[in-house]
Amino acid sequence: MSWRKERGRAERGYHHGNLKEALLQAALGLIAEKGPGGFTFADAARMAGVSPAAPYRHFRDRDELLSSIAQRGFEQFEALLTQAWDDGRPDTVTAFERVGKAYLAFARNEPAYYSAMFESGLPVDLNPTLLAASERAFGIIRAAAERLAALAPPGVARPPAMMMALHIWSMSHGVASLFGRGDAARRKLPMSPEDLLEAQVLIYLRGLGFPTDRRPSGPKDPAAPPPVPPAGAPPGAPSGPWGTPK
Amino acid sequence: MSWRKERGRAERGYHHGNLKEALLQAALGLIAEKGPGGFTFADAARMAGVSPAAPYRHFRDRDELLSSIAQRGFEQFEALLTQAWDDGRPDTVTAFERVGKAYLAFARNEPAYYSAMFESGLPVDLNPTLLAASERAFGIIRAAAERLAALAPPGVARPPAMMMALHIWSMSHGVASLFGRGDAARRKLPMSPEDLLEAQVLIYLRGLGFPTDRRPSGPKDPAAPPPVPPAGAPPGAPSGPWGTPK
DNA sequence: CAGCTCATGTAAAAGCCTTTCACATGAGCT
DNA sequence: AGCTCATGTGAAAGGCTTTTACATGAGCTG
Repeated sequence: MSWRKERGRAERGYHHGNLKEALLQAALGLIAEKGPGGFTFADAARMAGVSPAAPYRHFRDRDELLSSIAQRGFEQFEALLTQAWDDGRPDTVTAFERVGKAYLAFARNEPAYYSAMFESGLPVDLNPTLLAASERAFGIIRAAAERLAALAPPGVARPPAMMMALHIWSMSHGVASLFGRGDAARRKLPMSPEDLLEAQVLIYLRGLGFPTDRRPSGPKDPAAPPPVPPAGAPPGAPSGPWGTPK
Repeated sequence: MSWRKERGRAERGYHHGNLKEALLQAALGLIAEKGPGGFTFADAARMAGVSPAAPYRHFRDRDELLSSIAQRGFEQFEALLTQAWDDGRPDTVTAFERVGKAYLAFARNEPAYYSAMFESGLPVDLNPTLLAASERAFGIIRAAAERLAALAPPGVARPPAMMMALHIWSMSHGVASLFGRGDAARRKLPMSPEDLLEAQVLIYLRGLGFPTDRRPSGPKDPAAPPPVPPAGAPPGAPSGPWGTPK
């Protein structure tokens, strides 16, 4: 019984009572501090106060535990994005940018989930449940892109909504992966990841013909957005979210 | 000696002759097929035909071998990007897009290097040599962005070159990470990663005021690029690299 | 060419992890 | 009270990592 930690008062008997959940939590903690590769099944068991063989009653193997975590991650991710999108309120562009920020916030606040989802090397495509969860999350981004596309200034060349969604996903994921976490593993940045992503998305949207002068917070998109100013001569001289152009 | 594979003719004696290199190659192969987490020090030794302890004469530990691979990866990456950039010939935008393609090509053709560099969880920031190599590679992108920035239509709000470089890096990395490899671990895409990235970069550049109608391959940027057409009404009606807008 | 020395390998062992299997417990039902 | 099945335990097999003492032989020295 050497593996059994001295547990406070709540002495539990032979049965743990909620081992599966305890293992998930333990794993989450371990992944957060040592990465998806660093976490060990045995460690999680130890942390939950059970023998190294106990986890096998709840997960086929180490990978299945990892998958479960990724699964949960995608679910929470979807919930977060849904909330951020808020069905496009108060206006599509604002909501859209909020989604980008939510993406980064998730990567930063839930590094364990994030790495299980995107950096654990799990074969997402081979796990139907996981794949479905992943696609539901992406679905939010896609829905947002759909709305954005419908709103895009007519007459301007633009990609299908699906492609826009993939673009946004790539940008968010790229920023999050490269600079998004406090890890020592990540690179230093002369600005916040949020600012980096926001500027990027704004430029991208402008490339699609959207007006991107800092909107004065008043709702203004519902029906027809104001005509697009020529890209070469924006109304307010040099300005934008990135300070003065050097 | 059970670990010693039946070696063809070239019977080698007690000393291997080039173990360090052999280990790097072996590891590269293993990483390519099983990911950076799947590779084991012992496997590499076995593959090189030496005892499990032999590698320790050349690498402090497993991580150092991984770092060496990442290091080499960054060097090859830098070389590839340099070549793709070709000092901005024949024109800045064309060369710029070539760099993006080279990024994807590297991720696809050298998945082992790529994952060692970006997905192995190595603390890049804590390894000066590695960090330097990484920054030299990024330096190419930054130099390209620098040139692009100098070329951007004046009068339009635009970010500092450094930020543009980070944007480009993020886009490339995002696309490469999410869709760039044939792995079962990656997602399916309704188009090629190259097309996805190219469209994305073009939209981004248009957002910066660059003309992005498919240039007819003739060099045309050296001094002053043609005036930017209004974003809302491009010269050639709806068109672009992404097919017909639905 | 004998002799030395040091880089490079080997063997063996400790310690940790994963996974399996037979067996123990006890929660819930009859 | 007695059964049964889910949930844990122990023990053991098989790998991997890393360390340590020892073996080899390549290359230099005289």
